[in-house]
Amino acid sequence: MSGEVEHRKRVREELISKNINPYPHKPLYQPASLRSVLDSPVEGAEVAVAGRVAAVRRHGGLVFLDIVDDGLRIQASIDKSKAGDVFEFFGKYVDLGDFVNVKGVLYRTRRGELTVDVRGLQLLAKSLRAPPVKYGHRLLDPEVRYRKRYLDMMLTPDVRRVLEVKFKVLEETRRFMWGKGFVEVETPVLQPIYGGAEARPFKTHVWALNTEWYLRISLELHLKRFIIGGFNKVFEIGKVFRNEDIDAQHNPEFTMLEAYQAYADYNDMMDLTEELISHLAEKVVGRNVVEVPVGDVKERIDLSRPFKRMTMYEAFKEYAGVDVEKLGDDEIRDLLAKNAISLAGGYDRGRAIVKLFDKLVGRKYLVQPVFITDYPRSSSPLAKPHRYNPDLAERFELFIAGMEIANAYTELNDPVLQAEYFRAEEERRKRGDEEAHPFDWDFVEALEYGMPPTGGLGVGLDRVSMVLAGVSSIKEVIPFPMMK
RNA sequence: GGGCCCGUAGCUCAGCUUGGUAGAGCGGCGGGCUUUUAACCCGUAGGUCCCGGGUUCAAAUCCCGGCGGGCCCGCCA
Repeated sequence: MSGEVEHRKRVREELISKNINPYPHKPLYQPASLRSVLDSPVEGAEVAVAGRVAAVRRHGGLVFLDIVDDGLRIQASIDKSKAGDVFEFFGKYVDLGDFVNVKGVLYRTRRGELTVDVRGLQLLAKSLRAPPVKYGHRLLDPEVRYRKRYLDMMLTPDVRRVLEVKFKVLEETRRFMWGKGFVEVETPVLQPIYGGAEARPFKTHVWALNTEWYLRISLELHLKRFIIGGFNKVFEIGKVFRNEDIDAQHNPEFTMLEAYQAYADYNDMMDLTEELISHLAEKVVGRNVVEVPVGDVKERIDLSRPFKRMTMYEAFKEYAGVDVEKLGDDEIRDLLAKNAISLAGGYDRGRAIVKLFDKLVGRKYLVQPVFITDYPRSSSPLAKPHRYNPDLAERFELFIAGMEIANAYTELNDPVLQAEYFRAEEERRKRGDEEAHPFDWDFVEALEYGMPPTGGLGVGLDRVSMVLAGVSSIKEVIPFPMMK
Protein backbone atom coordinates (compact mmCIF):
# COMPACT_ATOMS: atom_id res chain seq x y z
CA MET A 1 0.00 0.00 0.00
CA SER A 2 1.53 3.27 -1.04
CA GLY A 3 0.03 5.08 1.95
CA GLU A 4 2.13 2.96 4.22
CA VAL A 5 5.35 3.68 2.36
CA GLU A 6 4.50 7.40 2.32
CA HIS A 7 3.84 7.34 6.02
CA ARG A 8 7.18 5.71 6.78
CA LYS A 9 9.03 8.05 4.46
CA ARG A 10 7.59 10.91 6.45
CA VAL A 11 8.85 9.30 9.67
CA ARG A 12 12.28 9.01 8.03
CA GLU A 13 12.21 12.70 7.06
CA GLU A 14 11.15 13.71 10.52
CA LEU A 15 14.01 11.76 12.10
CA ILE A 16 16.50 13.40 9.78
CA SER A 17 15.09 16.82 10.55
CA LYS A 18 15.58 16.07 14.25
CA ASN A 19 19.19 15.09 13.59
CA ILE A 20 18.52 11.41 14.28
CA ASN A 21 20.13 9.24 11.60
CA PRO A 22 17.62 6.56 10.52
CA TYR A 23 20.53 4.60 9.03
CA PRO A 24 23.49 4.86 11.44
CA HIS A 25 26.75 3.17 10.58
CA LYS A 26 27.09 0.97 13.66
CA PRO A 27 25.06 0.00 16.71
CA LEU A 28 25.59 2.17 19.76
CA TYR A 29 25.39 -0.77 22.18
CA GLN A 30 27.66 -3.60 21.03
CA PRO A 31 25.11 -6.37 20.33
CA ALA A 32 25.59 -9.89 21.68
CA SER A 33 24.55 -12.78 19.46
CA LEU A 34 21.07 -14.03 20.29
CA ARG A 35 22.49 -17.52 20.30
CA SER A 36 24.75 -16.69 23.27
CA VAL A 37 22.00 -14.86 25.13
CA LEU A 38 19.45 -17.62 24.62
CA ASP A 39 21.86 -20.47 25.36
CA SER A 40 23.06 -19.12 28.68
CA PRO A 41 20.74 -16.43 29.92
CA VAL A 42 21.72 -14.63 33.10
CA GLU A 43 18.64 -13.08 34.64
CA GLY A 44 19.34 -9.66 36.03
CA ALA A 45 22.34 -9.14 33.77
CA GLU A 46 22.54 -6.28 31.33
CA VAL A 47 22.59 -7.28 27.66
CA ALA A 48 22.50 -5.54 24.33
CA VAL A 49 21.03 -7.12 21.21
CA ALA A 50 20.18 -6.00 17.71
CA GLY A 51 17.73 -7.20 15.13
CA ARG A 52 14.55 -6.70 13.19
CA VAL A 53 11.33 -5.77 14.96
CA ALA A 54 9.20 -8.77 14.01
CA ALA A 55 6.16 -8.15 16.20
CA VAL A 56 4.85 -5.41 18.49
CA ARG A 57 2.28 -5.90 21.22
CA ARG A 58 1.28 -2.69 22.95
CA HIS A 59 -0.36 -2.67 26.36
CA GLY A 60 -0.68 0.97 27.27
CA GLY A 61 2.36 1.77 29.34
CA LEU A 62 4.11 -1.46 28.42
CA VAL A 63 5.02 -2.67 24.99
CA PHE A 64 6.37 -6.08 24.02
CA LEU A 65 8.35 -6.55 20.88
CA ASP A 66 9.91 -9.53 19.19
CA ILE A 67 13.41 -8.97 17.90
CA VAL A 68 14.66 -11.40 15.27
CA ASP A 69 18.32 -11.67 14.48
CA ASP A 70 20.14 -14.24 12.38
CA GLY A 71 17.20 -16.61 12.52
CA LEU A 72 16.64 -16.38 16.28
CA ARG A 73 14.01 -14.51 18.23
CA ILE A 74 14.03 -12.78 21.59
CA GLN A 75 11.36 -10.75 23.32
CA ALA A 76 11.95 -7.27 24.67
CA SER A 77 9.67 -5.02 26.65
CA ILE A 78 9.68 -1.27 27.10
CA ASP A 79 8.16 -0.02 30.34
CA LYS A 80 6.97 3.60 30.23
CA SER A 81 7.56 4.04 33.95
CA LYS A 82 11.17 2.83 33.72
CA ALA A 83 12.24 4.17 30.34
CA GLY A 84 9.85 6.95 29.39
CA ASP A 85 12.04 8.49 26.69
CA VAL A 86 12.64 5.13 24.98
CA PHE A 87 8.95 4.34 25.22
CA GLU A 88 8.02 7.59 23.57
CA PHE A 89 10.65 7.28 20.83
CA PHE A 90 9.57 3.74 20.05
CA GLY A 91 5.92 4.69 19.83
CA LYS A 92 6.64 7.58 17.54
CA TYR A 93 9.37 6.35 15.25
CA VAL A 94 9.75 2.58 15.29
CA ASP A 95 7.64 0.37 13.03
CA LEU A 96 7.34 -3.32 12.34
CA GLY A 97 10.26 -4.38 10.19
CA ASP A 98 12.75 -1.78 11.44
CA PHE A 99 16.16 -2.82 12.73
CA VAL A 100 16.86 -1.73 16.28
CA ASN A 101 19.60 -2.01 18.83
CA VAL A 102 18.43 -2.33 22.43
CA LYS A 103 20.17 -2.44 25.75
CA GLY A 104 18.51 -3.63 28.93
CA VAL A 105 18.19 -6.13 31.73
CA LEU A 106 17.22 -9.77 31.24
CA TYR A 107 14.21 -11.00 33.16
CA ARG A 108 11.38 -13.48 32.89
CA THR A 109 7.77 -12.44 32.42
CA ARG A 110 4.87 -13.95 34.35
CA ARG A 111 4.55 -16.53 31.62
CA GLY A 112 8.24 -17.35 32.00
CA GLU A 113 9.53 -15.90 28.77
CA LEU A 114 13.05 -14.55 28.70
CA THR A 115 12.76 -10.83 27.94
CA VAL A 116 14.99 -7.79 27.71
CA ASP A 117 13.67 -4.94 29.85
CA VAL A 118 14.78 -2.17 27.53
CA ARG A 119 16.55 0.90 28.92
CA GLY A 120 18.21 2.16 25.78
CA LEU A 121 17.19 1.90 22.12
CA GLN A 122 18.72 3.00 18.85
CA LEU A 123 17.05 2.77 15.48
CA LEU A 124 19.49 0.96 13.19
CA ALA A 125 17.60 0.96 9.91
CA LYS A 126 14.19 2.32 9.04
CA SER A 127 12.05 0.01 6.92
CA LEU A 128 9.64 1.59 4.49
CA ARG A 129 7.51 -1.49 3.97
CA ALA A 130 5.91 -3.67 6.61
CA PRO A 131 6.44 -7.41 6.09
CA PRO A 132 3.55 -8.90 4.08
CA VAL A 133 2.77 -11.56 6.70
CA LYS A 134 3.46 -11.91 10.39
CA TYR A 135 6.80 -13.35 11.38
CA GLY A 136 6.61 -17.12 11.72
CA HIS A 137 3.86 -17.46 9.14
CA ARG A 138 4.28 -18.84 5.69
CA LEU A 139 4.05 -16.78 2.57
CA LEU A 140 1.68 -18.86 0.49
CA ASP A 141 2.01 -17.51 -3.03
CA PRO A 142 4.89 -19.50 -4.58
CA GLU A 143 5.45 -16.72 -7.06
CA VAL A 144 6.20 -14.24 -4.27
CA ARG A 145 8.07 -16.80 -2.20
CA TYR A 146 10.63 -17.56 -4.88
CA ARG A 147 10.89 -14.18 -6.53
CA LYS A 148 11.22 -12.28 -3.25
CA ARG A 149 13.05 -15.00 -1.41
CA TYR A 150 14.40 -12.52 1.15
CA LEU A 151 10.85 -12.22 2.48
CA ASP A 152 10.45 -15.98 2.52
CA MET A 153 13.67 -16.42 4.51
CA MET A 154 12.96 -13.47 6.77
CA LEU A 155 9.47 -14.54 7.75
CA THR A 156 9.47 -18.33 7.83
CA PRO A 157 11.94 -20.13 10.07
CA ASP A 158 11.36 -23.40 8.24
CA VAL A 159 12.43 -21.85 4.94
CA ARG A 160 15.65 -20.82 6.59
CA ARG A 161 16.06 -24.30 8.08
CA VAL A 162 15.76 -25.94 4.66
CA LEU A 163 18.26 -23.56 3.08
CA GLU A 164 20.62 -24.18 5.96
CA VAL A 165 20.46 -27.90 5.19
CA LYS A 166 21.67 -27.11 1.67
CA PHE A 167 24.55 -24.93 2.87
CA LYS A 168 25.52 -27.49 5.48
CA VAL A 169 25.55 -30.14 2.75
CA LEU A 170 28.03 -28.03 0.79
CA GLU A 171 30.16 -27.45 3.86
CA GLU A 172 30.15 -31.06 5.03
CA THR A 173 30.75 -32.41 1.55
CA ARG A 174 33.92 -30.33 1.38
CA ARG A 175 34.98 -31.41 4.84
CA PHE A 176 34.41 -35.05 3.91
CA MET A 177 36.28 -34.85 0.62
CA TRP A 178 39.17 -32.95 2.15
CA GLY A 179 39.31 -35.58 4.89
CA LYS A 180 39.63 -38.26 2.22
CA GLY A 181 42.62 -36.47 0.75
CA PHE A 182 40.91 -34.96 -2.28
CA VAL A 183 42.09 -31.59 -3.55
CA GLU A 184 39.37 -29.07 -4.31
CA VAL A 185 39.96 -27.62 -7.75
CA GLU A 186 38.15 -25.41 -10.21
CA THR A 187 37.44 -25.75 -13.91
CA PRO A 188 36.00 -23.38 -16.52
CA VAL A 189 32.31 -22.58 -16.62
CA LEU A 190 32.62 -21.11 -20.12
CA GLN A 191 33.77 -23.64 -22.66
CA PRO A 192 34.23 -23.73 -26.43
CA ILE A 193 32.85 -27.28 -26.42
CA TYR A 194 30.62 -28.81 -23.76
CA GLY A 195 30.40 -32.40 -22.61
CA GLY A 196 30.43 -34.94 -19.82
CA ALA A 197 26.69 -35.46 -19.86
CA GLU A 198 23.76 -35.61 -22.22
CA ALA A 199 21.96 -32.31 -22.18
CA ARG A 200 21.14 -29.31 -24.25
CA PRO A 201 23.61 -26.54 -23.32
CA PHE A 202 23.24 -22.81 -22.86
CA LYS A 203 25.05 -20.91 -25.55
CA THR A 204 26.78 -17.60 -25.15
CA HIS A 205 28.89 -15.31 -27.25
CA VAL A 206 32.49 -14.42 -26.46
CA TRP A 207 33.11 -10.96 -27.86
CA ALA A 208 36.88 -11.08 -27.54
CA LEU A 209 36.98 -14.14 -29.79
CA ASN A 210 33.80 -13.49 -31.72
CA THR A 211 32.72 -17.12 -31.29
CA GLU A 212 29.91 -19.13 -29.73
CA TRP A 213 30.80 -20.71 -26.40
CA TYR A 214 28.82 -22.81 -23.94
CA LEU A 215 28.08 -22.95 -20.25
CA ARG A 216 29.30 -26.25 -18.86
CA ILE A 217 26.83 -29.10 -18.50
CA SER A 218 29.17 -31.12 -16.26
CA LEU A 219 32.60 -30.95 -14.65
CA GLU A 220 33.81 -34.30 -15.94
CA LEU A 221 36.11 -33.70 -18.87
CA HIS A 222 38.21 -31.02 -17.19
CA LEU A 223 38.50 -32.93 -13.94
CA LYS A 224 39.85 -35.93 -15.86
CA ARG A 225 42.43 -33.60 -17.35
CA PHE A 226 43.56 -33.00 -13.75
CA ILE A 227 44.06 -36.76 -13.36
CA ILE A 228 46.04 -36.81 -16.60
CA GLY A 229 48.03 -33.86 -15.30
CA GLY A 230 49.08 -35.84 -12.26
CA PHE A 231 46.62 -34.91 -9.54
CA ASN A 232 45.47 -38.22 -8.06
CA LYS A 233 42.38 -37.16 -6.14
CA VAL A 234 40.43 -34.09 -7.15
CA PHE A 235 36.92 -32.80 -6.63
CA GLU A 236 34.90 -29.77 -7.53
CA ILE A 237 31.61 -28.45 -6.23
CA GLY A 238 30.06 -26.18 -8.78
CA LYS A 239 27.11 -25.04 -10.78
CA VAL A 240 26.36 -26.76 -14.03
CA PHE A 241 23.81 -25.56 -16.56
CA ARG A 242 21.39 -27.60 -18.58
CA ASN A 243 18.99 -25.96 -20.95
CA GLU A 244 16.03 -28.13 -20.10
CA ASP A 245 12.70 -27.96 -18.39
CA ILE A 246 12.01 -26.46 -14.99
CA ASP A 247 10.04 -28.62 -12.57
CA ALA A 248 10.03 -30.06 -9.06
CA GLN A 249 13.24 -32.04 -9.66
CA HIS A 250 14.97 -29.79 -12.18
CA ASN A 251 16.43 -26.31 -12.12
CA PRO A 252 18.43 -25.17 -15.17
CA GLU A 253 21.42 -24.39 -12.97
CA PHE A 254 22.20 -26.80 -10.19
CA THR A 255 25.06 -27.81 -7.96
CA MET A 256 27.14 -30.89 -8.62
CA LEU A 257 29.89 -32.55 -6.76
CA GLU A 258 32.26 -34.41 -9.04
CA ALA A 259 35.24 -36.39 -7.79
CA TYR A 260 37.92 -38.35 -9.62
CA GLN A 261 40.39 -40.76 -8.10
CA ALA A 262 43.36 -42.38 -9.82
CA TYR A 263 43.86 -46.14 -9.41
CA ALA A 264 40.22 -46.57 -8.37
CA ASP A 265 37.21 -48.08 -10.12
CA TYR A 266 33.44 -47.74 -9.84
CA ASN A 267 33.32 -50.10 -6.88
CA ASP A 268 35.55 -47.74 -4.94
CA MET A 269 33.33 -44.84 -5.96
CA MET A 270 30.30 -46.75 -4.70
CA ASP A 271 31.93 -47.09 -1.30
CA LEU A 272 32.86 -43.41 -1.36
CA THR A 273 29.32 -42.36 -2.30
CA GLU A 274 27.77 -44.46 0.43
CA GLU A 275 30.15 -43.06 2.98
CA LEU A 276 29.53 -39.49 1.82
CA ILE A 277 25.74 -39.80 2.01
CA SER A 278 25.76 -41.28 5.48
CA HIS A 279 28.36 -38.74 6.61
CA LEU A 280 26.02 -35.98 5.40
CA ALA A 281 23.00 -37.53 7.11
CA GLU A 282 24.88 -37.68 10.37
CA LYS A 283 26.47 -34.23 10.22
CA VAL A 284 23.65 -32.27 8.64
CA VAL A 285 20.52 -33.70 10.24
CA GLY A 286 22.03 -35.86 12.96
CA ARG A 287 20.18 -39.06 12.07
CA ASN A 288 20.13 -41.63 9.32
CA VAL A 289 16.39 -42.00 8.88
CA VAL A 290 14.68 -39.13 7.10
CA GLU A 291 11.10 -38.52 5.95
CA VAL A 292 10.71 -37.45 2.36
CA PRO A 293 7.51 -36.83 0.41
CA VAL A 294 7.46 -39.10 -2.63
CA GLY A 295 4.33 -38.64 -4.68
CA ASP A 296 1.48 -38.38 -2.19
CA VAL A 297 3.12 -40.24 0.67
CA LYS A 298 5.80 -39.44 3.19
CA GLU A 299 8.42 -42.14 2.91
CA ARG A 300 10.75 -43.06 5.74
CA ILE A 301 14.11 -43.42 4.10
CA ASP A 302 16.97 -45.21 5.80
CA LEU A 303 20.33 -43.77 4.83
CA SER A 304 22.46 -46.10 6.93
CA ARG A 305 25.15 -48.10 5.21
CA PRO A 306 25.37 -50.30 3.29
CA PHE A 307 22.96 -49.38 0.50
CA LYS A 308 21.36 -52.07 -1.58
CA ARG A 309 23.23 -52.85 -4.81
CA MET A 310 21.69 -54.47 -7.86
CA THR A 311 22.51 -54.59 -11.51
CA MET A 312 20.19 -52.94 -13.97
CA TYR A 313 19.21 -56.35 -15.33
CA GLU A 314 18.40 -57.58 -11.82
CA ALA A 315 16.30 -54.48 -11.21
CA PHE A 316 14.34 -55.18 -14.40
CA LYS A 317 13.64 -58.71 -13.20
CA GLU A 318 12.70 -57.70 -9.70
CA TYR A 319 10.53 -54.67 -10.41
CA ALA A 320 9.25 -55.11 -13.94
CA GLY A 321 9.33 -58.88 -14.24
CA VAL A 322 11.31 -58.59 -17.44
CA ASP A 323 14.46 -60.51 -18.33
CA VAL A 324 15.90 -57.88 -20.66
CA GLU A 325 19.03 -59.84 -21.36
CA LYS A 326 16.98 -62.51 -23.08
CA LEU A 327 14.80 -60.13 -25.07
CA GLY A 328 15.41 -59.83 -28.79
CA ASP A 329 15.58 -56.41 -30.41
CA ASP A 330 12.07 -56.88 -31.82
CA GLU A 331 10.69 -57.43 -28.35
CA ILE A 332 12.49 -54.39 -27.06
CA ARG A 333 11.08 -52.30 -29.89
CA ASP A 334 7.63 -53.60 -28.94
CA LEU A 335 8.15 -52.52 -25.34
CA LEU A 336 9.26 -49.07 -26.48
CA ALA A 337 6.14 -48.71 -28.58
CA LYS A 338 3.91 -49.98 -25.79
CA ASN A 339 5.34 -47.37 -23.43
CA ALA A 340 5.25 -44.56 -25.97
CA ILE A 341 9.00 -44.05 -25.85
CA SER A 342 10.74 -42.60 -28.85
CA LEU A 343 14.50 -42.69 -29.21
CA ALA A 344 16.12 -39.61 -30.66
CA GLY A 345 18.80 -40.61 -33.15
CA GLY A 346 17.29 -43.97 -34.03
CA TYR A 347 17.14 -47.39 -32.35
CA ASP A 348 20.00 -48.46 -30.16
CA ARG A 349 19.56 -51.48 -27.92
CA GLY A 350 21.49 -50.09 -24.96
CA ARG A 351 19.85 -46.72 -25.01
CA ALA A 352 16.45 -48.33 -25.39
CA ILE A 353 17.08 -50.43 -22.30
CA VAL A 354 17.97 -47.35 -20.24
CA LYS A 355 14.81 -45.56 -21.37
CA LEU A 356 12.73 -48.60 -20.49
CA PHE A 357 14.44 -48.73 -17.13
CA ASP A 358 13.50 -45.12 -16.40
CA LYS A 359 9.95 -45.80 -17.43
CA LEU A 360 9.31 -49.20 -15.87
CA VAL A 361 11.49 -49.14 -12.78
CA GLY A 362 13.05 -45.72 -12.17
CA ARG A 363 11.07 -43.39 -10.02
CA LYS A 364 8.39 -45.75 -8.80
CA TYR A 365 10.38 -48.37 -7.01
CA LEU A 366 13.72 -46.86 -6.11
CA VAL A 367 12.71 -45.12 -2.91
CA GLN A 368 15.15 -46.61 -0.43
CA PRO A 369 18.78 -45.95 -1.40
CA VAL A 370 19.90 -48.37 -4.10
CA PHE A 371 22.87 -48.53 -6.42
CA ILE A 372 21.86 -49.66 -9.88
CA THR A 373 24.97 -50.97 -11.59
CA ASP A 374 26.20 -52.09 -14.98
CA TYR A 375 24.45 -49.97 -17.58
CA PRO A 376 24.37 -50.88 -21.27
CA ARG A 377 27.69 -49.87 -22.79
CA SER A 378 26.26 -47.80 -25.63
CA SER A 379 24.42 -45.53 -23.20
CA SER A 380 27.65 -44.48 -21.51
CA PRO A 381 30.23 -43.05 -23.93
CA LEU A 382 32.64 -41.92 -21.21
CA ALA A 383 32.64 -45.12 -19.17
CA LYS A 384 34.90 -48.11 -19.47
CA PRO A 385 33.40 -51.32 -20.82
CA HIS A 386 32.61 -53.87 -18.13
CA ARG A 387 35.53 -56.16 -17.31
CA TYR A 388 33.32 -59.28 -17.61
CA ASN A 389 30.77 -58.26 -20.22
CA PRO A 390 31.56 -55.97 -23.18
CA ASP A 391 27.86 -55.14 -23.67
CA LEU A 392 27.86 -53.34 -20.35
CA ALA A 393 29.68 -50.35 -18.91
CA GLU A 394 31.16 -50.10 -15.45
CA ARG A 395 28.69 -47.53 -14.31
CA PHE A 396 26.28 -47.06 -11.44
CA GLU A 397 23.63 -44.62 -10.45
CA LEU A 398 22.38 -44.09 -6.93
CA PHE A 399 18.65 -43.63 -6.52
CA ILE A 400 16.99 -42.25 -3.40
CA ALA A 401 13.34 -41.21 -3.05
CA GLY A 402 12.81 -42.02 -6.70
CA MET A 403 15.44 -39.51 -7.76
CA GLU A 404 18.73 -40.04 -9.49
CA ILE A 405 21.21 -38.78 -6.92
CA ALA A 406 24.61 -39.91 -8.21
CA ASN A 407 26.22 -41.26 -11.35
CA ALA A 408 29.66 -42.84 -11.56
CA TYR A 409 31.96 -44.81 -13.81
CA THR A 410 35.15 -46.63 -14.05
CA GLU A 411 36.44 -43.96 -16.39
CA LEU A 412 37.28 -44.81 -19.96
CA ASN A 413 41.00 -44.19 -20.43
CA ASP A 414 41.59 -45.89 -23.79
CA PRO A 415 41.87 -42.97 -26.25
CA VAL A 416 41.12 -45.16 -29.26
CA LEU A 417 37.85 -46.43 -27.74
CA GLN A 418 37.01 -42.91 -26.60
CA ALA A 419 37.39 -41.60 -30.14
CA GLU A 420 35.28 -44.48 -31.42
CA TYR A 421 32.50 -43.74 -28.90
CA PHE A 422 32.58 -40.04 -29.72
CA ARG A 423 32.26 -40.93 -33.39
CA ALA A 424 29.18 -43.03 -32.63
CA GLU A 425 27.73 -40.12 -30.67
CA GLU A 426 28.35 -37.86 -33.60
CA GLU A 427 26.50 -40.27 -35.88
CA ARG A 428 23.59 -40.20 -33.50
CA ARG A 429 23.60 -36.41 -33.52
CA LYS A 430 23.43 -36.48 -37.30
CA ARG A 431 20.39 -38.74 -36.99
CA GLY A 432 18.68 -36.09 -34.92
CA ASP A 433 19.64 -36.62 -31.28
CA GLU A 434 20.42 -33.12 -30.08
CA GLU A 435 21.69 -34.45 -26.79
CA ALA A 436 24.31 -36.76 -28.25
CA HIS A 437 27.76 -36.13 -26.81
CA PRO A 438 29.86 -33.78 -28.98
CA PHE A 439 33.20 -35.06 -30.24
CA ASP A 440 35.89 -33.53 -28.06
CA TRP A 441 39.21 -33.87 -29.90
CA ASP A 442 41.11 -31.99 -27.28
CA PHE A 443 39.97 -34.44 -24.63
CA VAL A 444 40.93 -37.43 -26.78
CA GLU A 445 44.35 -35.92 -27.30
CA ALA A 446 44.69 -35.52 -23.54
CA LEU A 447 43.83 -39.21 -23.09
CA GLU A 448 46.46 -40.09 -25.67
CA TYR A 449 49.11 -38.88 -23.23
CA GLY A 450 47.84 -41.54 -20.83
CA MET A 451 45.34 -41.45 -17.98
CA PRO A 452 45.69 -43.95 -15.12
CA PRO A 453 42.77 -46.24 -14.30
CA THR A 454 40.34 -43.85 -12.64
CA GLY A 455 37.07 -43.87 -10.80
CA GLY A 456 34.77 -40.87 -11.27
CA LEU A 457 31.66 -39.74 -9.44
CA GLY A 458 29.01 -37.07 -9.84
CA VAL A 459 26.48 -36.23 -7.11
CA GLY A 460 23.53 -33.86 -7.40
CA LEU A 461 23.88 -31.94 -4.17
CA ASP A 462 20.55 -30.15 -4.54
CA ARG A 463 18.79 -33.48 -4.58
CA VAL A 464 20.81 -34.78 -1.67
CA SER A 465 19.69 -31.66 0.17
CA MET A 466 16.06 -32.34 -0.77
CA VAL A 467 16.30 -35.79 0.77
CA LEU A 468 17.96 -34.53 3.95
CA ALA A 469 15.58 -31.59 4.32
CA GLY A 470 12.55 -33.72 3.50
CA VAL A 471 11.19 -31.47 0.74
CA SER A 472 9.70 -32.42 -2.60
CA SER A 473 10.69 -29.43 -4.73
CA ILE A 474 14.22 -28.56 -5.78
CA LYS A 475 13.19 -24.89 -5.56
CA GLU A 476 13.18 -25.22 -1.79
CA VAL A 477 16.91 -25.95 -1.65
CA ILE A 478 17.93 -23.36 -4.24
CA PRO A 479 17.94 -19.88 -2.72
CA PHE A 480 16.92 -18.15 -5.93
CA PRO A 481 15.44 -20.73 -8.29
CA MET A 482 14.76 -19.94 -11.90
CA MET A 483 11.18 -18.80 -12.41
CA LYS A 484 9.27 -18.92 -15.63
C1' G B 1 4.49 -30.37 -25.84
C1' G B 2 -0.56 -32.45 -23.33
C1' G B 3 -4.17 -32.05 -19.22
C1' C B 4 -6.34 -29.70 -14.83
C1' C B 5 -6.74 -25.34 -11.76
C1' C B 6 -6.11 -20.17 -10.28
C1' G B 7 -5.90 -14.49 -10.98
C1' U B 8 -10.84 -9.57 -6.31
C1' A B 9 -7.39 -4.57 -0.71
C1' G B 10 -0.33 -5.26 1.48
C1' C B 11 -1.55 -10.95 2.88
C1' U B 12 -5.32 -15.09 3.02
C1' C B 13 -9.80 -15.39 0.81
C1' A B 14 -15.59 -14.70 0.17
C1' G B 15 -18.78 -12.74 -3.62
C1' C B 16 -19.42 -15.50 -9.69
C1' U B 17 -23.78 -20.99 -10.11
C1' U B 18 -28.95 -17.23 -10.02
C1' G B 19 -25.89 -10.04 -13.62
C1' G B 20 -27.99 -4.71 -10.01
C1' U B 21 -22.08 -1.45 -9.62
C1' A B 22 -17.10 -4.44 -3.72
C1' G B 23 -16.80 -7.58 1.32
C1' A B 24 -14.41 -10.29 5.73
C1' G B 25 -10.24 -11.64 8.68
C1' C B 26 -5.27 -10.43 9.23
C1' G B 27 -1.87 -6.38 8.25
C1' G B 28 -1.38 -0.63 7.91
C1' C B 29 -2.72 4.09 10.13
C1' G B 30 -5.17 6.77 14.62
C1' G B 31 -6.97 6.07 19.65
C1' G B 32 -7.37 2.98 24.30
C1' C B 33 -5.09 -0.55 27.43
C1' U B 34 1.46 -2.10 32.32
C1' U B 35 3.05 -9.05 31.60
C1' U B 36 1.53 -9.96 26.21
C1' U B 37 3.24 -13.41 22.53
C1' A B 38 -1.47 -15.04 15.79
C1' A B 39 -2.48 -10.02 22.49
C1' C B 40 -7.21 -7.53 22.98
C1' C B 41 -11.01 -3.31 22.25
C1' C B 42 -12.79 1.11 19.29
C1' G B 43 -12.18 3.87 14.83
C1' U B 44 -10.21 4.63 9.88
C1' A B 45 -7.84 4.49 5.09
C1' G B 46 -6.96 1.28 1.28
C1' G B 47 -9.49 -1.70 -5.06
C1' U B 48 -7.61 -0.72 -13.02
C1' C B 49 -12.09 -7.15 -9.30
C1' C B 50 -5.08 -9.52 -14.44
C1' C B 51 -5.77 -7.20 -19.65
C1' G B 52 -8.77 -6.51 -24.19
C1' G B 53 -13.23 -7.29 -26.72
C1' G B 54 -18.45 -9.03 -26.82
C1' U B 55 -23.65 -9.78 -24.85
C1' U B 56 -26.86 -6.61 -21.77
C1' C B 57 -30.43 -0.96 -19.58
C1' A B 58 -26.55 -2.91 -16.28
C1' A B 59 -20.63 -7.40 -15.95
C1' A B 60 -16.02 -9.06 -10.52
C1' U B 61 -20.18 -12.30 -12.13
C1' C B 62 -22.10 -14.67 -18.67
C1' C B 63 -19.24 -15.43 -23.68
C1' C B 64 -14.59 -14.97 -26.72
C1' G B 65 -9.38 -13.86 -27.03
C1' G B 66 -4.90 -12.67 -24.62
C1' C B 67 -1.36 -12.29 -20.42
C1' G B 68 0.57 -14.09 -15.77
C1' G B 69 0.97 -18.12 -12.34
C1' G B 70 0.42 -23.09 -9.98
C1' C B 71 -0.02 -28.49 -10.12
C1' C B 72 0.22 -33.21 -12.80
C1' C B 73 1.99 -36.09 -17.13
C1' G B 74 6.11 -36.54 -21.03
C1' C B 75 11.75 -35.35 -21.42
C1' C B 76 16.17 -34.23 -18.60
C1' A B 77 20.16 -35.10 -12.75
